[in-house]
Amino acid sequence: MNPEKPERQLSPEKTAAILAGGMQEFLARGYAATSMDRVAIAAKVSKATVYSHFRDKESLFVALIHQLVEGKFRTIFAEEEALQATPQEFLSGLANRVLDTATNEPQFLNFMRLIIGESERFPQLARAFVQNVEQISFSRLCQYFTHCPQLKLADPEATARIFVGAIVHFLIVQEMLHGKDIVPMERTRIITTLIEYVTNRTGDEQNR
Amino acid sequence: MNPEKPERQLSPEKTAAILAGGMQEFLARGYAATSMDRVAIAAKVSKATVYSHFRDKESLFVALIHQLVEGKFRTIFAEEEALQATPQEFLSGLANRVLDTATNEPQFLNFMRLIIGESERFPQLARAFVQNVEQISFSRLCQYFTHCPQLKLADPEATARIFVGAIVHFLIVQEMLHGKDIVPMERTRIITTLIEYVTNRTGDEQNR
DNA sequence: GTCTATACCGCGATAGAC
DNA sequence: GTCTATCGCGGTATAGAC
Repeated sequence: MNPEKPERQLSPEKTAAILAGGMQEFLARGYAATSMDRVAIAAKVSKATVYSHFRDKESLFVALIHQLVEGKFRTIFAEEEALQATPQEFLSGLANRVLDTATNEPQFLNFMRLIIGESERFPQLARAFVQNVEQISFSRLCQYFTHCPQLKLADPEATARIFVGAIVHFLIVQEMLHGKDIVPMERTRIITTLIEYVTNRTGDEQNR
Repeated sequence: MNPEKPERQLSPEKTAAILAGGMQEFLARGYAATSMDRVAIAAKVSKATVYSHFRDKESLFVALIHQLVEGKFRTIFAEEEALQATPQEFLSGLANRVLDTATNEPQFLNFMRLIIGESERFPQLARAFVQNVEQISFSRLCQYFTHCPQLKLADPEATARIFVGAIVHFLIVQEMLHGKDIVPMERTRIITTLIEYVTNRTGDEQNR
């Protein structure tokens, strides 16, 4: 449970290799089903080397998830957007990019599966995810809602949550839970409907 | 992987006890970390009895999740609502009941953690969840949107998804991922804002 | 049908050579 | 520092008594 580092003076490239091997294995198999033997093989080092760089399996896992949460997947929901665009363009661009990235980055869905699946046994990792992914999405979108002159929202913060929540839940049901064939739905309909509610216009009005 | 039943002629009460013990263990520890020894102890039978009722660990797990998906948690998002109410009352009642049930039923969050966490390794269980929980929520809410005379929604199906998605995502972030203290938010704000978008009114207009 | 006892394997973690 | 070899435990699954 301790994310402290009792190591160093050890070759950093081995550390990186172990983290990379751990990422491959943990994301593919989950925490409990991953063995340190396979991590060592994937990292192309011996098991003893793994244990000289990380105190135990839990410590490696925590270090790895922190690295992913604070680096690789930190801004997946919050890259910079072209601000000189209509709200319709800005919001649909944002939603589409989020859905594309999450779908195309093959490890991202497994990453979310792991965070959610282990959120009871590793609550500190879940909280790190909330801070680095969810909170950043909320606040960036909320900033846009607050400062965009065309929009006068009664509760920009709640609206940002609804927007992100609808997109993320769509991603969870369609892709993560393999619901595409059971409850099919064009992403465009979700996005368009969301934008209509936020801009308080109907699709017809937009086309006039 | 085969959900067929190679058993029966076995005491049904032992089967029920094993399923109950399995539920306790799998929901608390996840699939891989659960041992058949502990399942047997929790069910108060011997390990051999477990294996005479279920072919192997995977088969027990699949049977258990199917039981939960089709029974216990099937209607958590879709109990009957008082139809003789204003849309505001109906929708806020629905959202509050969903959030209350999911929060108070202590096993429900772990159930969702398990479904999502194992959705890559057990895709058929994820699909059963989509069919029995998500789809039912969508279609009930969509029916209401379509038939409620006060509401004229451009896309009731997409609106139902947004409504459910915003509520479920709120539940995931605040409760499942322990985000309550990091990104605090009153549920009322989410619900009120959602209702305003759906009924196309501001909070002020409602109070006039 | 259900039990006790056990086979057999892979796990996390470490000792000791180099 | 990194390796090979190994320990001891706990895992899934089964054989055989009753």
